[in-house]
Amino acid sequence: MAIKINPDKYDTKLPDILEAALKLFVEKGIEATTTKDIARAAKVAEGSLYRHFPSKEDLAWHLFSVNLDALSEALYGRVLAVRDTQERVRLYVHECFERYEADPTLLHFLVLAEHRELKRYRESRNHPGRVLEQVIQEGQAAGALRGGDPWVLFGIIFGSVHRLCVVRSWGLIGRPLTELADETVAVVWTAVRA
Amino acid sequence: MAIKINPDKYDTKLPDILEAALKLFVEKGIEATTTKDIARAAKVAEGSLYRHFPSKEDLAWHLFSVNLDALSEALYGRVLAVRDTQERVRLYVHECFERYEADPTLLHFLVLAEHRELKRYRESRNHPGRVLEQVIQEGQAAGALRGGDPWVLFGIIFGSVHRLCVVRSWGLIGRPLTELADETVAVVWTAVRA
Amino acid sequence: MAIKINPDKYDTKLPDILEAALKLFVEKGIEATTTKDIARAAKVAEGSLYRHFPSKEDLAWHLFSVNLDALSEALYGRVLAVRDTQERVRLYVHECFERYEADPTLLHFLVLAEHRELKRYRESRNHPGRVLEQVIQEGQAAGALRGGDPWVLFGIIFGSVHRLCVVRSWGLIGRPLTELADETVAVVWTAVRA
Amino acid sequence: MAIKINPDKYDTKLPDILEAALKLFVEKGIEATTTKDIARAAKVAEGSLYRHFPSKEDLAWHLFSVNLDALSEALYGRVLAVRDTQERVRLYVHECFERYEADPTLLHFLVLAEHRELKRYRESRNHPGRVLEQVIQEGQAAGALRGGDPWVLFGIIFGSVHRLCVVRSWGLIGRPLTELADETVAVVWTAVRA
DNA sequence: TATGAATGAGTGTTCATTCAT
DNA sequence: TATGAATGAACACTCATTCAT
Repeated sequence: MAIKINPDKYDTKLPDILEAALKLFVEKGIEATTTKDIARAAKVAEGSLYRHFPSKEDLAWHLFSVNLDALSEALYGRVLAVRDTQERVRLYVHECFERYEADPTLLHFLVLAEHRELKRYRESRNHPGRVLEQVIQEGQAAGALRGGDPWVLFGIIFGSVHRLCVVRSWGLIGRPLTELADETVAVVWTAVRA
Repeated sequence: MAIKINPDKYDTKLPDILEAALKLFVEKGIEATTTKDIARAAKVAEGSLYRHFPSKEDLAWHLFSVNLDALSEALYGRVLAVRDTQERVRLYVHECFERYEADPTLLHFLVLAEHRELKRYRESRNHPGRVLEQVIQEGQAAGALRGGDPWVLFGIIFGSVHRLCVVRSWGLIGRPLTELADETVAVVWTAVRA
Repeated sequence: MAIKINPDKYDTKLPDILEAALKLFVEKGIEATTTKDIARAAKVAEGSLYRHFPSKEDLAWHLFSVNLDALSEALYGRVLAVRDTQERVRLYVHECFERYEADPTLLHFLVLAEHRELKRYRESRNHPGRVLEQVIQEGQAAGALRGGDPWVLFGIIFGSVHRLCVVRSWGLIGRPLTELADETVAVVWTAVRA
Repeated sequence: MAIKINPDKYDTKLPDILEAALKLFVEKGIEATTTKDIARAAKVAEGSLYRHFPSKEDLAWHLFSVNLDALSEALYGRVLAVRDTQERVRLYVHECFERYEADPTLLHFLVLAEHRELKRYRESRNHPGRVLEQVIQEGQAAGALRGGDPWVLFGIIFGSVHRLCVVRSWGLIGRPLTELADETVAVVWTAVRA
């Protein structure tokens, strides 16, 4: 086993950078956040950012895509693991709200901002919305969800979850969304069930 | 009748500027749109923008606040003119969708614009969401809407409308939202009625 | 004799423009004064300035050269009209101070600012300083003034007059310079006489 | 001894910037000198100016205030160190002329700069004129200087020194002012002594 | 790997000047 | 002659990016 001298020497400052950038992007927006801001907040030199990302835009894209991928994966894994549509809807709402409360800043960044980044993402990846699209499609096919335009059902479910996150971010809802999850599921389910 | 020579001489180019700016703000975002972009698209000189607005930010703010005020006013006028809660919800959804289809670019700008720049609006003005807050409050008081946290109802109604606009903007819904309005109302109403 | 209809029709607004420009040039400097400023102060349209002067710089040059010419002429006429050197010095100082008090703004503009304009002027015209140069040259030749470098005498006389105008402009001298003229002459004369 | 590789790497370019700016400010005036001009003359990028000063105006103010402070300090130190009024006047003139010849461009900037931009200096700092005001006040009190309005004496002494600097700047005096200092003192002293 | 001074293209904004009326 | 909306070159300043150390 190799002896580690000065083990922190090459510990990357990447986590600091990501954290600082995320916070600033949420607070001020991506465009309005300067590389100087990020470097100062992460306590690294401005040039050091470029050890990790070729550009500021890539940093933002990394934050967005990696974390949205993770959210999508989690939703895929948990929601589609069960077959019952009502349970799927329940899990979807709960998973979203739990993740929101676990890291509001991150979810704010991912979900609230209809970032220009999203456009690029939507075309290439699995999106949390995709999970829901599949739930709706299969639920309608199975007769568990009401018929009609699936986008209407999508709008209700995704829209409710999204809007509650937004309103919570605005500080208008004082409780954790997790406490509203069951109620939200109940109401939404009333609307969309067959 | 007097002959008008070059009658447009002093017709202001304001409409051209507003239209060009709106389109670019939606396409690229406010920050990423340069005054040069706007001037070129509006076929005016860059300096001419400043005859109408003291800064680019003021132009964006004008576009946002004037039009959102108008939307809020319309919703106030139409929705609160009736007393029946179900009819209020119906009118709310219809009004939103009609306005969306009448000028999708404008509504895209207004509705997607959880722009940081325009955060201040929420704090200072009547927002389309306010109308709905009142409908919900009065509807719950009258026993027409289900009880529970009013924000859940808000999330369902506003979220559905908002999300359908977003999905339509993304080109995923091929039909006018007006054709989906009745169905949307039906589903939403199922969820929120007492 | 021609009948004059609407005699004010073509009354030029030149005096208003000159007065406004002079005031603003003194207050804010030539560069910092905009044509809009001048137009507003003179109550004419911005474009109207160009009926009278081909450029802002020409307006400044006009104000400078015409008035400095007039001052130089006056000094030439009054000062060199007498032969006695002491009387010449007395008249020089009195004339300068009288003119200063008659129109401090104008003199401030002409005399205080070592305008870039002055450089151009100095090379081409009679300058108030020239009068004094002649007085000194002739005074030394006549034995009325002390010998030595004539620029030292010039510095004393011109410098004293100039500096008293400056200090007066700064508001540090509360009395009209005309009241200080005799005393100034007496002191200066003590220094420069043979 | 360590070998220095590229020892100038982080030598700041501040002196180049200051020198270039000073020269251009004297030649063209502050307003007429562009940041591009300064950068080109100092052989730095335009942006580099802003590493040292937050604005062009601050650069000008720095150049003015730091150097005028230094001049004022020097005059305070040297002139007021002695008690004899005649000697004080002698030292004042000599110090000014020596400094002028040591760096004519700098003194030109300081001395001619009745810049509007720099008006605030007069109100807030020790000015070379202040030293002289004190010399005059104490000299009159001690009976070493003639009575009468002290501003007249100030005008003579300060005005002479100032004007000789100006005339020298204009290239009309071919010799160093230091060679004229004793003569200037002699003449001025004749005027102001009791 | 980390630094931060240096860069320079690009930004929002100003303003002297023009010209159709 | 007078107007003032329109122009666009030029300005001060910013900031993502580079690179010698």
